Amino acid sequence: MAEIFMIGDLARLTGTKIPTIRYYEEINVMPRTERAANNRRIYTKKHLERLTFIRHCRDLGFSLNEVRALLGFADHPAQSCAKVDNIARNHLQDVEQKIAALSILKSELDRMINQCEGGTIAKCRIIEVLADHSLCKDHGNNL
Amino acid sequence: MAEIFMIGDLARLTGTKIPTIRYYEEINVMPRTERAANNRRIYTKKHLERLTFIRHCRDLGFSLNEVRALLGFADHPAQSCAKVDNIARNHLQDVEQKIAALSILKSELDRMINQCEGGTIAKCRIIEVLADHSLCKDHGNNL
DNA sequence: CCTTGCTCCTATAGTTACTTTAGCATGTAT
DNA sequence: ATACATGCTAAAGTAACTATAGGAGCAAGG
Repeated sequence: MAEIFMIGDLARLTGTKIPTIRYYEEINVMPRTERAANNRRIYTKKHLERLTFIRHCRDLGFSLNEVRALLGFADHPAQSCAKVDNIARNHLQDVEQKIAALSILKSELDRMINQCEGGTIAKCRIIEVLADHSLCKDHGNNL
Repeated sequence: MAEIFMIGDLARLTGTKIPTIRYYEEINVMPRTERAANNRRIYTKKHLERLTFIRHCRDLGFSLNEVRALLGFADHPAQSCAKVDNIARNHLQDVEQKIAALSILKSELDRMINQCEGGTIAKCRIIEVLADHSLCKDHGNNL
């Protein structure tokens, strides 16, 4: 087999733009590869898998630094799982907060659209909702 | 009353860094304010509300351009609803998409975390899950 | 044989939404 | 009087790309 891929193949197969792949190489998230006689990058299935991993992490909202950490864990499987778990848990909390806030916003938007029938937006609740800091994290505000 | 705030007060009350507030002024998302004799910015409750609004929008994942649009609603409350109904609907769609994406993300994170039960990374399913491209969007991969 | 078109290359600049740093002025407390 | 906190401006740095400029290699069509 020893299937090989050009950069365009990887781009297509992972839904990544070509300059992004080159960028990942530059910042050492993807390794430097062998080059063909014409100087083009040559990739293997290993590279395809690594890029898939990276993109999946990015889609899930992990930062490239977190991805670097996760890639490091993957390379040293004897380590404790706790760190990986921690990254994931922190991230989950963040996501849950955002879902909760967006759900409230959605119902307000729904209501606003239904209420706004020929009037002015002076009575629209959206501005109020978005300005309502009871939905926000507490910043120690004790006015 | 006529409560006034210095930039540091606004920062504390909204959880925004001071340079960020000045940045918002520079890009005209926050207005230029009056200055005290010593050249310091003077804010009122109006400004506090506007900044709270902006930060809430940002927390919810709206871009600054979208925030500008939403502020447009707030700044012209006498406008006809018909003129902005479309924008509102787009925002709703946007919010619905974000909720959907985040919900998928949440269930994946849940699953990842539940499959990790201490021990070493060798058995940690988080890494496996992240590498599993069957969970990814299809990019037309027909290998 | 030459041109068109596709994919690739490097290098550089632009984007968004901030954050950090440098250097200095002013206001408050001891 | 002297720390120390708070504010000012201007400029550079950060993350994670995205876009643009300019050029090379190679296959197929006229």
